[in-house]
Amino acid sequence: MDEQALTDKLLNHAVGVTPQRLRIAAVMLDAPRHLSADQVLAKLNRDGGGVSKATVYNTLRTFTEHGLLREINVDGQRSFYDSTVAPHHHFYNPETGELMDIRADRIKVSGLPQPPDGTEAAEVEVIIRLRKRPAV
Amino acid sequence: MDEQALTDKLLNHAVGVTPQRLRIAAVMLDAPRHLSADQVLAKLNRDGGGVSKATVYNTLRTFTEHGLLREINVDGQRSFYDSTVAPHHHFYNPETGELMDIRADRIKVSGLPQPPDGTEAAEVEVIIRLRKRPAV
DNA sequence: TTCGTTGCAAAGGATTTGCACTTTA
DNA sequence: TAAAGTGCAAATCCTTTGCAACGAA
Repeated sequence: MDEQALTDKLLNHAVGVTPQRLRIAAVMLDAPRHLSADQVLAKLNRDGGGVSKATVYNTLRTFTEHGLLREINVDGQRSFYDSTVAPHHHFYNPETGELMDIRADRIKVSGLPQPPDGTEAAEVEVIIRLRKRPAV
Repeated sequence: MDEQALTDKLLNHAVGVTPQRLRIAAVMLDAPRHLSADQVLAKLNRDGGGVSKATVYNTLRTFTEHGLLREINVDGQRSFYDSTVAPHHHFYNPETGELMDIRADRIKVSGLPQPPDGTEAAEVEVIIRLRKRPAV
């Protein structure tokens, strides 16, 4: 995705465009990604710095609030940000910390009970925790 | 559950029995509960103190490691501990922070893709996020 | 006495916030 | 130039750890 496309994407989501946001967008929004704030910061620093930690955190939050990213919590330690915002599910490997997408149409969840009074289901999230397969 | 039953439960899980652990067990293990460490601490303090913050955290972790509790992460802020350790799923209300159990046999998840090489599915976790139902 | 537990306070990591400065519109 | 965004450091929140005192076997 070139700079113009990223710029358009930000503008379409009512997010102001700045050089820092474009750099973060280039890391997060040009392909399916699952990164923590720290990983984004590390990647930017590796490629020449220029974005502060606070700005990375604030920008990821801003992107999330505007529907450009999705926040995922799997381990209570840190949040991951997922560039795929359409509904889908995840494999999670606790040993490597890796998250993998599972397309929503692969998995069928049936038998959902009635949500409690006054509420409705907003989102169904399926996380499949992996473990090493024992040698056969 | 009386003190003797709680004592037995701890011993059955190879957890040493102390007055503090019994108090925490009385809060967490006598019925289905979903509480954060902070909520447990608050409840104990309200009922007369006597357990320190570190001990609450350490004890909840110990209980979890010994299979008396299950840790759940829904919001990246804090961990909840669930006294129901058998597999099951959850409704989560982000507005109230409330978690509700859904019995495992109510929900069927089908179409699970093949786990990545060298791994197998250890656990399938379904979280249904709720939102206020708009007035009709 | 010995080992496991406790409690306090300090340390730790992730994230946010205060505030002056800079950039964008 | 007003409004939005940035960066640094300090602050905050949740959780863990170090270590001396304690308690049960």
